[in-house]
Amino acid sequence: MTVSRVVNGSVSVRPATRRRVERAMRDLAYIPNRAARSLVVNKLGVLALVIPDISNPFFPLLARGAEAAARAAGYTVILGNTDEEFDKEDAYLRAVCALRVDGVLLAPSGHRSRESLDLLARQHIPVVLIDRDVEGVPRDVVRGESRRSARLLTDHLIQHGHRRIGLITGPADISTARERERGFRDALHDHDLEVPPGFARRAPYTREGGHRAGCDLLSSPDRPTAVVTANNFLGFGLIDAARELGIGVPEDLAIVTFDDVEIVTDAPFFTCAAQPAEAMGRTAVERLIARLGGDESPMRETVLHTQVLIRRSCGCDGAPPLPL
Amino acid sequence: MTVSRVVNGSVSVRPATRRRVERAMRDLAYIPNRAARSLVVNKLGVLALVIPDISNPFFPLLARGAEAAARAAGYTVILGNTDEEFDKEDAYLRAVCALRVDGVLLAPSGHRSRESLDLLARQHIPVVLIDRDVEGVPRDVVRGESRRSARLLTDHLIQHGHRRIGLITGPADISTARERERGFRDALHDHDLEVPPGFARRAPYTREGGHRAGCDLLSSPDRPTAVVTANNFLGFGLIDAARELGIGVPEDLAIVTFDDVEIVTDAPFFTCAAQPAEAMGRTAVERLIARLGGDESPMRETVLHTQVLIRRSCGCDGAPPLPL
DNA sequence: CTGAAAGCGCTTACAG
DNA sequence: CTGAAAGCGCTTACAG
Repeated sequence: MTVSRVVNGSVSVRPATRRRVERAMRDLAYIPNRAARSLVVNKLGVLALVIPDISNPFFPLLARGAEAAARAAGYTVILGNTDEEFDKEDAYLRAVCALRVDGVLLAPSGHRSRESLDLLARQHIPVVLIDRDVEGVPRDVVRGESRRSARLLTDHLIQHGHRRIGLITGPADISTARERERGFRDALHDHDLEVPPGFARRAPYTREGGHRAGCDLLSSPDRPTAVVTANNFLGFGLIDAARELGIGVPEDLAIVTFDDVEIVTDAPFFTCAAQPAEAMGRTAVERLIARLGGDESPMRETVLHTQVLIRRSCGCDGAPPLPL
Repeated sequence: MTVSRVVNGSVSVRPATRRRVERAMRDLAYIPNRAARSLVVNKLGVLALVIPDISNPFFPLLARGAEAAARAAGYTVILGNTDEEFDKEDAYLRAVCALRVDGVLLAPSGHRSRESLDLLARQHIPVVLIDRDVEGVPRDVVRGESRRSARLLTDHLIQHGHRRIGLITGPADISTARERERGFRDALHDHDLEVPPGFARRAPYTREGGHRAGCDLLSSPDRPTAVVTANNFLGFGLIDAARELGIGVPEDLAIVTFDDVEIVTDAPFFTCAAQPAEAMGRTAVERLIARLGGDESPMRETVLHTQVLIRRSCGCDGAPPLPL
């Protein structure tokens, strides 16, 4: 029909005809079928965003940024939650492949996510990694500054006079967990400090994970006087452990952590590295859309500046000394 | 092709042929195009979930429940965030209509959402309302117990001895805001208490909204000794206001609120009505899927039990008296 | 058991 | 400026 022409505003259509068509469309409440359209133009106008934990406020914030940018460019965002499980990641990715989405933003759940990248590559669907990197092939990735921030946070504890500093980081197959551990070790190394045996621990990025690791870390008589945790849930889990063991924070134990997600708290407590979640989402969408537009420049790693926020969990009180 | 037959497992295919087809599919990493399929079977396998505020942890929790139930039934969930703006709701809904999703779960942004329901009805897309109701036409809706919970929370403050009790609820065109106000008034009425002028206030469901309304409420010399807030952000905003004015919580001001979202806090503080967010998402998806399966029973309102959690913001200390 | 035809709702050249 | 034809990737009867 010539309907298509008026819908897409292409070529010229006689005003009278256009009016007739528009009237009919209105009367029928006609909305063109995008799936059918996609079959011929090979574009759906949909981007998929795959995140590992929707109950971690960091990711919804990221999603909000992504969605705003996508909407501005005329795309709709499909959100998928993997619960840090590769099988769910895989299932979701297969579904969006079947839908022929235009591109995907992926925060990989772990080392098996390399398979996800292969899957997407075989379907020729562009992907940009977000928050977490997958080593191996070069990829477009938009992430926060993990290593440097971890070093700054650890350094801040050292400035406070701490010498026995512990670490709770995430699973080894998640890049942020590795990078944050590196930053931690960088800082100790700068000051010729050692990591006593058992002081660097790994746990799932959950409150329960932080609680378990925290109990292990704190129940030794030679326990650390300060701990760096690699994400917000780990930090809260550590506090839970400290409370159970009657260890006061920050008096008896200083804590610094990652991600500022205390939107729903009466008084934010954590000294932390606040990654710009919304900007990460926005930036990643922009990268993806550039690829969709035919950008063939080399794969690009975009590292967003991460601010260190000094609050109370490190032992600072009110005005920060900010030796950073 | 006979490929379709092996993909869909229909009719019998000679094992040898089946094997050949499967082999070819594997070699080509073939994934059938669902959009094309949907054109003929009139099913996409996608459900849309439209929420008003992704940065409010209540909704991601709800989304997680919805997604789990949808996945179990073989559906993929598309998530859309409206920021409480009808225009974004409308844009998103039009996009999912164009995609021909099978059904939608909608937490309406306000009174204009009636137009959304009309839109969906004209496209013959089943919808179930979630968390918030839209009065007028009967609808499938899955929501929490607002009125009764608000009454219980208010009653609890009265048990504490409070007589001058204020309210900060949400916008009048959101059903939860109205219902919570009703519950609040129910409780006062039960005890022959009055609502002094200016004691019942409305504000957007944001921390800033709670802050503003809180300042208004607390700056009078005759200020309330206790306040009920209708959502978590309002509660935190009120605390912000109290802190600025040097009013101690709960010593000088008791607060009770809605939604238990303090996953990321060192020590949950709010006495609150904890709506079962995940169960709401799950239940709503089940309702929607029943409709998709041809369920033509009368429209149904499902009200999920909401638990009142006694904590510290009301003035209780440790073990709750629980006169509820 | 398996192939050829028709059609789902669109768009893209191609004629008129 | 506008209609008729062909085709996007699938599935559904219909023949063989």
